[in-house]
Amino acid sequence: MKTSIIKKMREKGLKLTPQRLAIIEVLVDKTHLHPGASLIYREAMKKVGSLSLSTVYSTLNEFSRHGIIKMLEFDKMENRYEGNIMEHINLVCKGCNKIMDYKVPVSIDLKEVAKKARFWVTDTRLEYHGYCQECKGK
Amino acid sequence: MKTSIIKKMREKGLKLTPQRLAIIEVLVDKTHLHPGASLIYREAMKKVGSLSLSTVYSTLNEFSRHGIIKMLEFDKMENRYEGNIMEHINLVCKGCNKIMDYKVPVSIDLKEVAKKARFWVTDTRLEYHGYCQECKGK
DNA sequence: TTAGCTGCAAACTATTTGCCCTAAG
DNA sequence: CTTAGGGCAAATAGTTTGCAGCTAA
Repeated sequence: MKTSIIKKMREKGLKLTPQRLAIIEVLVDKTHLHPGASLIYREAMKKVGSLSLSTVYSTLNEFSRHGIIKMLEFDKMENRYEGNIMEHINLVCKGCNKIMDYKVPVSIDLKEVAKKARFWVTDTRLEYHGYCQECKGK
Repeated sequence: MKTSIIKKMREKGLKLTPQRLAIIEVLVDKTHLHPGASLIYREAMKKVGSLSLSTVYSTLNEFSRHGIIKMLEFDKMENRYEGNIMEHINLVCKGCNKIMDYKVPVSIDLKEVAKKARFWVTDTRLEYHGYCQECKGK
């Protein structure tokens, strides 16, 4: 995943700075956690030494704008990021804020949406909110 | 839609204050716009005279927590609300922030999710982001 | 009567922005 | 050498919260 991200960065003409490489490494290593900016900042800082939170934000923003990574936006909690840009549903636990991937068993034809609703889809946001096994009991 | 909301409020033991009734009326009237708190505040204020923004927020929060209405959460723009709680996809235009409903042609069995992923879904958040017809050209 | 609601103001916090400096290509 | 990117500090803005009255039921 890391190499494919770097390849995309080169393709798009984005600079490969030590800070960016550290951010990507953390995102890839912890992608199962769907880390937020603060976690990425803390972990990447350990690797690179010199890093600011605003750099983390601007980097993740830019990469997400380029479709290299995916930003999961939330209102009540910090945004989360993932390297897996394949279409899937994110299961968001209301109890512990854990996020898990769920492989989509069905898929909607986006051409249908363009035709029926006259709407051109650029990205999808599919989430199920609820409770994971650990939090269900409480 | 308005009467069914009021019915649900009674069922849940929620008080029907003039402020709440005005908020509901606006939400129902403008539900196609998927209004935000500020629009609801402005419009409801015209109806009821005495109203504060924090009342709007607490009311919409509580109703959404009870599953009476649905809150669409965003990071970059204000949250939006809708009275239509049937499962559907919201088409969110990145150009003008317009939100449209799209009837879901397929549906995922939530029991499958519970079994396969051990995750108990309480609510769904299905959005396609992109550009509406007006914004597509720009 | 009283639990729940309203309203004001202050607080919160994740994110963004402006500006100047640094370094990647 | 040129311009994108990094870092700091300050600003932003939607939302929440604490608390002192109200009022719907």
